[in-house]
Order: sequence, then C-alpha cells, then structure tokens
Amino acid sequence: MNDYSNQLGGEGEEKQARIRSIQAKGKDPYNSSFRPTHSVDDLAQNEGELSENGKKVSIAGRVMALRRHGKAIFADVQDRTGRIQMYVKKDVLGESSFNLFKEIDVGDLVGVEGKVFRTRAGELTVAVEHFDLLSICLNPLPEKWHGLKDVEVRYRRRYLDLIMNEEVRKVFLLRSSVLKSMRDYLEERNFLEVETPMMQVIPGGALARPFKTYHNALGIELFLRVAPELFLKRLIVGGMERVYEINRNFRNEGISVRHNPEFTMLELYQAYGDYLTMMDLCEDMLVNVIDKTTGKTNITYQGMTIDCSPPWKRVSLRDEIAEASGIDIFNDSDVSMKEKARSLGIPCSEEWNRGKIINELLENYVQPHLVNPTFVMDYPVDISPLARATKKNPLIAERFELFIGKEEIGNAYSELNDPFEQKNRFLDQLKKRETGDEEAHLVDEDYLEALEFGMPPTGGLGVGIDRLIMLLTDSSSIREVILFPLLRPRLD
RNA sequence: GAGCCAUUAGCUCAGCUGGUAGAGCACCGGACUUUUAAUCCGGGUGUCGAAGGUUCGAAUCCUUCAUGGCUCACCA
Repeated sequence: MNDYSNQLGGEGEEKQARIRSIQAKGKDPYNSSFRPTHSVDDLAQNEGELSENGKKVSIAGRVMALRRHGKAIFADVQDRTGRIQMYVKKDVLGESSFNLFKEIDVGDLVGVEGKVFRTRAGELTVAVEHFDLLSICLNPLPEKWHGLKDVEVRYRRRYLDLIMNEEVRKVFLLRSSVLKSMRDYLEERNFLEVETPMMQVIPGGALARPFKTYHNALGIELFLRVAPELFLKRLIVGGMERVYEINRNFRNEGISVRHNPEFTMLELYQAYGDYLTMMDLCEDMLVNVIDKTTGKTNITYQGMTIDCSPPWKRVSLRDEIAEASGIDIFNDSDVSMKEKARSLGIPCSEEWNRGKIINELLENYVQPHLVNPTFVMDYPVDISPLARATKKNPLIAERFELFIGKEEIGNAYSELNDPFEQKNRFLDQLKKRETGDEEAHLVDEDYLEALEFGMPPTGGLGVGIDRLIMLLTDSSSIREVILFPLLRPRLD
C-alpha cells in the first residue's frame, strides 16, 4: 500500500487519521481505475428500459450529500451531467464493503454499480451492489445549504465553484457552445481558422497599452498582442481570402466588471468585402448563434429585454450625436465642438482631441439608448487609423460598432489597403504618441511592406466574445464568464 | 490610480452605546434498512484579516497595511 504519511498542510492529523482508517479496511484512497457505463443524465433518459430489464449500470462521480441510516445509507452523487441518489444497504454489500462505505465522506469520488429504481418518495435511485472509492476529498466542501457565494473564493478556487454551483457550470457550457456554433457558421462560409503571434515585436491593431516581455535567446523586448489584426491582414495579402481567429488579446489596463487584462476576441477578414458585407455577416452570424445556443430571439440582460430578431437597426454616429447633443462631429470646428461639449458638462481638457470628445459624446449620449442590437456607422477617421475613408468624405471612415444591451459587442471596417495612406495614418499616430498618447499606434514598416504587395479590398470584423457571453448568460461581471479571471495573488 | 463598503468557526452570518465570542449547516461520538436541508442524543472546533494605538479592559473606538466587492478613471 502507498505511504501517505507526508504532511500536506492544514489539519494534517485529521487527514492522516482518515487515510489510515481507510487503509486499515484494505483500501487505497487513490489509484483505482473505474469505467462508468452511464452518466447521470443517461440514467434519467433511459430509466424505463434500464429498470424494466433490471440492467446493471455503473456511474462515477462526487458524493455531494450523505444520509446515514444505520444499516443503510443514501448518498447523492454528482457527475458532469447532474446528480442522482444512491441507496446502499448492508445486506446487499456485505459487512466489509458496507463498513468501507461508512468511511465515505461528502466530497469523495466514488464509482458504483447497481440497478435503477424509484424510491417510495419517487426519487430515481441506484440500488448499489458494488462500489469503489476512486479518490478521497481531504478538505471539507463548502456548506450544502448556503453553498459557495464568496466571489473571491469562487474565482480563486474555481473548481469549488464548479462543484457547488450548477449555474456556473451552465455558463461555461454555453460559452463552449457559442464558440462551437460560431466556428460552425464560419466554416460553412469557407472561413479558415488561423493562429497568429501572441508575442509581437510591434504591438498593433488596436489603440491600447501592451504588456512587455523579453526573449532571452534573441535578446529582444517583445509585446503581448493587443490585437491580431495586422497579422490577419498579412494573410489576406497572402491570398487566404477568408480567415478568422478566436483567441486571447492582452491589454495592460484597468480591471473592472467589463475588463479583464486577457480577453477573447473573434476577428475575421473577408477579401472582396467591406464594412457593409461585415454588417450583414455580423448580424446573420450572431442571430444564428443566439438562436442555436439559447433557442430564443429575445434575451434578458440586467433587467433589459433585448429583441435580437433581425433586421437590426443601423444608425449614423453623427446623426445620433447631433440629435442627442446638438454637436455635429463632422462639421463643427474643434473649438466649437469643445465649447459645446463643455456646456453639456463634459470636462474636456486642452489636450483632448476630436476622437476623445466624440467617444465621450457617444458613451454619454448615445450608448445608454442602445438596448436592442444597433449598428452605429461612420466613425471619424482620426480614431480609426486602419480603416478606409469613405469616397465622399475623407474624414469619415467606413466603420461601424455594434451595441447590444448598451454594451459594445463588435467593431468592423473596410480595411485600408492603400500603403501610402496607411503610412500617413501611422505617422499621424506617431505624432499623437509623441504628445503623450501611449495608446497610439506605432509605425509597422513590415506591415506597410506587405500592403505594398497589394491587399484586396477587405472587410474586417471583431466581436468581443466575453461580452457576448455576458449578454447571453445575464452576467453582470466579465469574471463570471472567464474561468480564471486575473486576481491579485494571495500573499498569505 | 481615487472614493465607499466588507473581512468574526469549514460555510452562511449574528454580536447594540467597549466588559472574557454566538446560531444554523458542516464536522466529531452514539442510535437508526426508502431518506432527501433525514431524524434523535451528546460535543464549539476561533490568531474576530494583519500590525500598532487609546483604555483598567477592544471583535467593537483610532491609525496604517492587506485582500475583496461596488462606483469612478483608463479601455473593449
């Protein structure tokens, strides 16, 4: 038998006593293998057939509750599909096996074999004939009645959260099925899933501060990517035509209920498309995904009822802002815009540029009304350095953002494929950086060189996956939809 | 980064204007062969987040720190 006498910390003596007691009954507390024939859900689905034939079934899972009755014991066992009751009788198991079962505690993992029946109270139950202890649980589980609510413990020890809270498991099941149906949708339309560098020499593709790291062998500073955009568009130059990536981005910014330093984005690019192509695709894809994963077209988010049935509203950013604030973001001068904004109570300081003010107007006057899915179109070029300008107005980018439930969910534009214009945009960004804007783009010569070989006119779309999952699971915090959100490490 | 709030048993929480720390569940011992928040009998298992201070006396008042939550800022 194995030696478990080394100390693991905590109440070592109690843990040791339990292990010794189990070993004294001739059983190792670990090391068994066990292959269940059914899941809990299988038993419920096939109850009729199984109980009629008196067929032997086996299931494996974690003991979540025990009700001991002397020579009989009821135990609730939980696997990934649900919970089911065991009925263990001394005269069926025999003396020694029953005595071993008496050692079982809440939290232990067991495998059982027996027949399915219904108790007097009508509860679906397995009448246990044989059982095996698969792994013992040395620490007490959170209390059964109140469960585990402490958010810090829930995030730090997510395994306990998953054991105790079924609705948490459901959130991550839904997350998985959303990603699957998104991939299915894109595969059907001949999009190729690709992976591009997480570690980049020049972080680009978004206006954000990056994390720095260092490669020892090359002796160079590297950045964790803030977006995959510039690499995905190199693939468009390379003729892949339809590519997407669902993966992590890293931004070195504050943490809040809607921001985690690493978060998941879908980015996709379609050659011979533009932002209008992306709008159609975005709407169709999300309607499809929402329907496939929730079965509904209405979603409830934080008390709002959101009607997701198509077609989705399309509005212009300028009209919306003009209507709400009286400011014309394309025709008012810098000075008059700033004055008007100030008179509305927006504290614009001297260094605020147009983009910043527009963003503020959008957030304060437009976004709070965007409950149902709405595409807000035509953004200023100066806050869209990678987007193509409209033919009519060089100050307006062919770009939209998608808002659902007052949250920004998507962002898309007609990609700028003119290397000369792109270089000018980079140089403008460089000026912003020199005046202290740490989020401004760096000049990426290598990307410009790629554009010189010719990139087809292309539409690009980004969708914030975590935010989308928040909407679909009515989660008020992004941490509820990320298995291991970033927390400050514990020092104790 | 700033403000507000929280931190007491394994879990959920009481503990008033300062007077030697409590409940339910969990846990430990005993009884119980269809229970299901099983029941019945017996048992409190604690560095009151940490360190200072005030006081005869601090879980309680003050200061600092730590961690978390919410709001704001930055951003998606």
